[in-house]
Amino acid sequence: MGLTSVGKVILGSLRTGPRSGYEIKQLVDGSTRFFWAASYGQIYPELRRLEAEGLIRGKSEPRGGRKRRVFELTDAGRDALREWLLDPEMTHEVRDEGLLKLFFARALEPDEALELVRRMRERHLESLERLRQIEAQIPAGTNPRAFSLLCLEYGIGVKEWTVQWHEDVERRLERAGKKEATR
Amino acid sequence: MGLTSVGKVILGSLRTGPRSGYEIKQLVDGSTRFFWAASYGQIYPELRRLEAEGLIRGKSEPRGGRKRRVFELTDAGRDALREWLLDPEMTHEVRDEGLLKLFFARALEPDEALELVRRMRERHLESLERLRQIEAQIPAGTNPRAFSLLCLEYGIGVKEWTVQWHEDVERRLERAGKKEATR
DNA sequence: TCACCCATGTAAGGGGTTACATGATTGC
DNA sequence: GCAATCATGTAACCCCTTACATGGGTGA
Repeated sequence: MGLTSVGKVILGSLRTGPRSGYEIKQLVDGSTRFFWAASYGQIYPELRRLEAEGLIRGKSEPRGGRKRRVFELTDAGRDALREWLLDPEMTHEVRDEGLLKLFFARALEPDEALELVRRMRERHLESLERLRQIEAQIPAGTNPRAFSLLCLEYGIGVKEWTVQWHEDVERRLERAGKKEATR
Repeated sequence: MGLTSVGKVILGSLRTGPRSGYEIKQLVDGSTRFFWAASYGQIYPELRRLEAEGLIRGKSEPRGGRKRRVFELTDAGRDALREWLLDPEMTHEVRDEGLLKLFFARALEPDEALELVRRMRERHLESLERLRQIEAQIPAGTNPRAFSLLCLEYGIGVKEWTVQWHEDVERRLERAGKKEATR
């Protein structure tokens, strides 16, 4: 009875209280999205499956006249969440098109390759800034040792390292290009 | 006429000369796999599609009595490769189950969370070691400024940073655990 | 009144892995 | 003779995004 990819983030999101599919989506978009995304097309069908399996329980809870269905963990759901968290298996997949382009960059002119690295750095910088924005919006009084903050700290750290690496590569490529030009 | 995900790595792999599907798979597994994987189930059908589109050309080239079909870039294929490389668009997706578990680690006991971080560090260390092995097997005389080496250097650098970060978190969690115990 | 947000869903289609199937060759 | 490697492919199945569809509520 292994959890699906979305199942994991749904059970985790419900750990701290009942939520609607819409709220789960928002929560994910504001936090785990950088390393674990989820779309409505996954969330709503999965909520039904999880309810059918008895891991969550849904109830109608309209908000201001608006229809709304929230879900909460059952005991079985809490067990399944724990079981997953304790399972030593963990996938780690990356799809980085910038790096793939860099890998084949010999097919480019030196200045085009440099431009590619600049664009890569820009993208990383943008996502670093998004992370810093999230960091800036942490409400005062949040436990500074919270694991969610740890994940954010990690994301910011890797991105900072990455941006610096790209700056370094840019400088190297610029130097190499100048040497070429004055030869 | 956008390239598919596998199409990109196939065209890139054929840039330096004709190769069979089998060889492309091996090449990918020994290099871009860490940020851009490809399976036989993608490669062989895509080779046919790319040939039908006129981007590559296949010819029979048996090796030692063994049937074998190699493919090479056509002029159109070379153009398509360049066009893709110059296109500023680049996807970047990550799926990191370790981080997701860490995000929800409040559902664990402190020692269980620490154990999780240790396992995460181990996984990163393993992949760092695979990268270093690849680095050690670079034939002498390889251009030290090759872009493929740059990608490898990047991978090693990020992984080193990541392993250190995990060690740091382990120390912090250990200290927090001891404080708890002596209270 | 109009735009925006809350809220829930489905369908189509592409992306990707895994397992299976087949068979020849090479080296021990 | 046997295992490993070379070599090519298909089918089933899951994963995931995107676009579409629907409708009510809220605030300017």
